[in-house]
Amino acid sequence: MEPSIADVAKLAGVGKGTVSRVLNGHPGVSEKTAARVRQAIRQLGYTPNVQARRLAQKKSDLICFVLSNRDFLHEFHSLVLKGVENYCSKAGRDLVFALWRYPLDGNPESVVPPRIIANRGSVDGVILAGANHVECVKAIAKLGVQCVAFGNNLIGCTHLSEVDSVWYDEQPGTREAIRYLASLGHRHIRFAANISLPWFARNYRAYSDAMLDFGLAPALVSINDTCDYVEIGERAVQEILDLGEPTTAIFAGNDVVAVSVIRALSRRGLQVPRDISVVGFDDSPRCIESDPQLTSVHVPKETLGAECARFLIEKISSPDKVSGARVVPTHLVVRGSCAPPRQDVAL
Amino acid sequence: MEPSIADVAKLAGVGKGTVSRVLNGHPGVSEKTAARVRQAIRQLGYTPNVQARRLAQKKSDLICFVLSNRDFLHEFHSLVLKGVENYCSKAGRDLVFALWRYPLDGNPESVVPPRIIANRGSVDGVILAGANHVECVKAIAKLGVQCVAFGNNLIGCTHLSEVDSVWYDEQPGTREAIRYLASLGHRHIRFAANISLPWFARNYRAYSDAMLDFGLAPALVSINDTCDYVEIGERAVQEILDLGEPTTAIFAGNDVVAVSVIRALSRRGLQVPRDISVVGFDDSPRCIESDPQLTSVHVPKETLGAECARFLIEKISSPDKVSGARVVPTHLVVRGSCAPPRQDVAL
DNA sequence: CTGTTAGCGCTTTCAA
DNA sequence: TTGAAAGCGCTAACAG
Repeated sequence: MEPSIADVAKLAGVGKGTVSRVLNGHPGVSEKTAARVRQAIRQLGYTPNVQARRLAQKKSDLICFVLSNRDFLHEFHSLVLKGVENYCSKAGRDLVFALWRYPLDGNPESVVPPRIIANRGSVDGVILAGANHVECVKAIAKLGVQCVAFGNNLIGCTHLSEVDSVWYDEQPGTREAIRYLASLGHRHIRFAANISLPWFARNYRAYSDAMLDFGLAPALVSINDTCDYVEIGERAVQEILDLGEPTTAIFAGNDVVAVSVIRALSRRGLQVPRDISVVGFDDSPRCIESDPQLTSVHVPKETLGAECARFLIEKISSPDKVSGARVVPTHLVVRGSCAPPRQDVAL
Repeated sequence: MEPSIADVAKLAGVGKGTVSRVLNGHPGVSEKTAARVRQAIRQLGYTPNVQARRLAQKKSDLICFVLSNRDFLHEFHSLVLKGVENYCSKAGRDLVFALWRYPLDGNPESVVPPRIIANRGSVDGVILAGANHVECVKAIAKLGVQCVAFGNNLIGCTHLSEVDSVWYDEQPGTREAIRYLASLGHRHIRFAANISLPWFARNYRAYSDAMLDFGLAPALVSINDTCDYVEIGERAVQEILDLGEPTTAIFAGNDVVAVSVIRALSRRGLQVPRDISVVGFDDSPRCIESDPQLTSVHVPKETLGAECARFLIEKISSPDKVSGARVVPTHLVVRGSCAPPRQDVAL
């Protein structure tokens, strides 16, 4: 039988309360008794029962990471999760992991939250990652569960602080990318993605703003009828070549699209960066696995996760005190996929 | 204030015990009272308090997925995790996620288990994924925590059932791969990996057995001084070309190595599968992103996860009744990276 | 500074 | 079939 706090108290010749106090580092215990208690704890190999403590304190010290509407944890969210785990474990919280799947276009009213969230007191708070509809986030919050969402993959969100959320800011990195391409001599930089997806739409806006600032004309190719990033890349290349308009650089919506673009180009005999430059977005691990290595806008994924955790823990300890959106910057990582435009080739 | 079971009991005009009985579907409650209780539950919007139940039942219904000694959740383990999550959520268990890092070569005695495991009663059982030393798995088990390990990444394991574990069997898929290459006309198939890593060593053994069965001579190139799969692929190609021995097909230890091999070959002007065939291992998502698409031995990652969860849950409900190793088969998935060997090129 | 005691909300005998 | 009551192991308020 596991020893309980009563056994420790008896052995140390003190009351349960005192044991509890030294266990939790509460003040007001003489060093002498504390030492005696610690000795007893060691002697019995005692470990507190987590469930009992949770019941008494009415809190679980558990944080739930929910991945919504994704088939599995891709690299991006794996790294976000890592950031969350890191922060939580330092903060003495454990992490529960759950998948959630619901129709993103359907009626948010009819969406049922995962059991872990619906169960009262099961977790202290929730981090909503993956793709979520903003109304569903609100629904969770209304359930009385503290919650923070990963902002950039939110659907139907009109402004940053519509729900408590953590975002990456695509602007600085995108701007750097355009500045870099422009400095290389590029004037025909085309954005390729599917801008019906909000995150790509925001990237496009950042791209477009930066282009205008540098006196360049934004140009877009958007493949709107698929969410398969590989396909987006392939078809974008197809369209760009069919277009016949000059394009010396392609700014892809993310790295998967970028890698797919590079492959599609190479299948058509176009070499990156000699014939055309490519920059990606996310700075995922595949950037260094691709050939040439991909220049990409770095998204601080672990930081994003850590910020979600920090924000949530703040909300848990002081609800109503903190709210809104938190934003972390992006920046460009230069590798080998860009070069000055070729003068002799009319693409 | 949240309604408690007492509120429900009072409203329904019954005892707490009765409410508990209907809540848990226990027999021996008349349909009439049960209906009354359910009505009261609905009326109050009552949800049971998980922590209280856990304390009373002395179980947590929580399963912990521990990822050991990995920098983050790569695709492979993401899919294993997905399998675990799926099975657990169907079994009514929640999943806690933890990272664990310890020196794999050091003294297992000095390794401290993650807090979540050390805390008594915090979770009902543990799935140890990632790379673990078999002694550390034993140490966890000795702690009195039910635990199942992912077998293939175990270090220092002398036989399958040394600890309770779930494995994929590299034999059938590997055999299929060799048979397939042989049927294409290949006789010089070389295995490339780092066989100082146990999983690659097992792959090599399966490869070697299959080669012998088909009357072919096993040939190996092993890069033993790095665990960086990309580097292994690159240097393996280098060595193979330096070797000057005939090689018409390369069987890579895993897909990352295979993709790296393909790239290294192409940088040297060798085209896959025209000049040389390549097969990978794992059948990861990148197989269809690579060009050509990679023929690979499929490892059923989600099944692996589900089996771990099933095994663990069995162990939890009947400890000492079940033990040993469980093995799931692999099979070959043919894509575009193999072709008959070129007769005219001496590689 | 420290012991005692009353919960936390649920499950589970034990009688009835 | 059901109610009452005794825990589960811990925290926290209250006396002393």
